[in-house]
Amino acid sequence: MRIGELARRTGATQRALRYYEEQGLLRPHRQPSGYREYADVDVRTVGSIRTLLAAGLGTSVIAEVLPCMAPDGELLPPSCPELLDGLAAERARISGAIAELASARAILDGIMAAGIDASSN
Amino acid sequence: MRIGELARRTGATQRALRYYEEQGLLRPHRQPSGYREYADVDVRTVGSIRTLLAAGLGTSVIAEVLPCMAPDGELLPPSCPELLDGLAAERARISGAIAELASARAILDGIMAAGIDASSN
DNA sequence: CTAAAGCTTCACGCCGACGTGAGAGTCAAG
DNA sequence: CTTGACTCTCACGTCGGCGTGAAGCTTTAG
Repeated sequence: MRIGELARRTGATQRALRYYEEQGLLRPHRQPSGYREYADVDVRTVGSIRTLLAAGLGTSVIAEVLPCMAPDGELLPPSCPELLDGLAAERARISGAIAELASARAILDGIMAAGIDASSN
Repeated sequence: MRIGELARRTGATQRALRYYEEQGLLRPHRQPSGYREYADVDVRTVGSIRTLLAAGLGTSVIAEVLPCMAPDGELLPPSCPELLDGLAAERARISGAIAELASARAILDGIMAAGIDASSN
C-alpha cells in the first residue's frame, strides 16, 4: 500500500509516517516512481510506534526495540544487554507515570465531586 | 520561607517556581527587598501543580483548578460549570493515557521476558 | 487529453515548561 | 568592610514530534 492508505489505516498523518522513516523506524520499499510502498505488517508496526511514543520513549529507543518484535507476534531476544537495562528504566518510568496520572485523576475526581454536590443542592 | 527553601522542599527548581508565579499559580508575598516569601501551604500546592502538570494539564487549566483546593483539604465547588466539562474531558484523557501507558509497558514486558529467557539459556 | 488526486523532497514553524547565563541588588557571618 | 551565599529581573535557548506550506512529478478517473 502507499502512504495515504497507511495513514488512513493507522490514524497517523503522512508527515508522521515520513518522519518515522527518517528516524529509522520504518523502511518502506520504493517504487520506480519514488513512491513509498508499505507492507501490511507496517500497520501493526505503526501502532506499536505510536503506543511507545505516547509512553514517552524517544524515536531512537523505539528504533532499537522494534527489531525485537517479529511480524508474527514472536519475540526476538534484544541484541545487547545494555538495551535491557534501558528498557527496565523505561518500564520503571512508565509505572511511575501511571501512578502520577492516577493521583492527578484523583485530584480531579475530588474537585468534580464537590462541583456536582454544589449543583445538586 | 524564601524561594531556595521551597525549591529544596518541593524538588522544583527556582526557575520553575518563578514560572508558576508568572502563570498565576502561586502568589507569594513580597518582602521590602523584593524577595518572595512563601507560606508552608505552598509546599503542598506546588506538589499538586507538578502532579497536574505531569498529567498533561496546561498551566491555565491548573490556574482555574487550584482555587477549588482549600488549604485544609476542603474542596470548594468549581466556579463555573464549563470548567466542570473541561475537567471531565481532562479526566477522560488521563484515563486513556493510563491505558496507553499500560499497553506500552506490556510491550516492554514481552521484549524483556524474551531477553531474559535468552540470557538464561 | 486533461484535470484532479496523490506522492515527492526540502525547510521553516510551533509549542510549552522550563534551562541557562548575565548583570545587579540583599543579607548573614567573620 | 568584605566576602560569599542568596535573591532579583530580563531575555534568549532548548527539545522533539510533528504541522504547514512550496514547488514539482506521477497516477488515476473521465
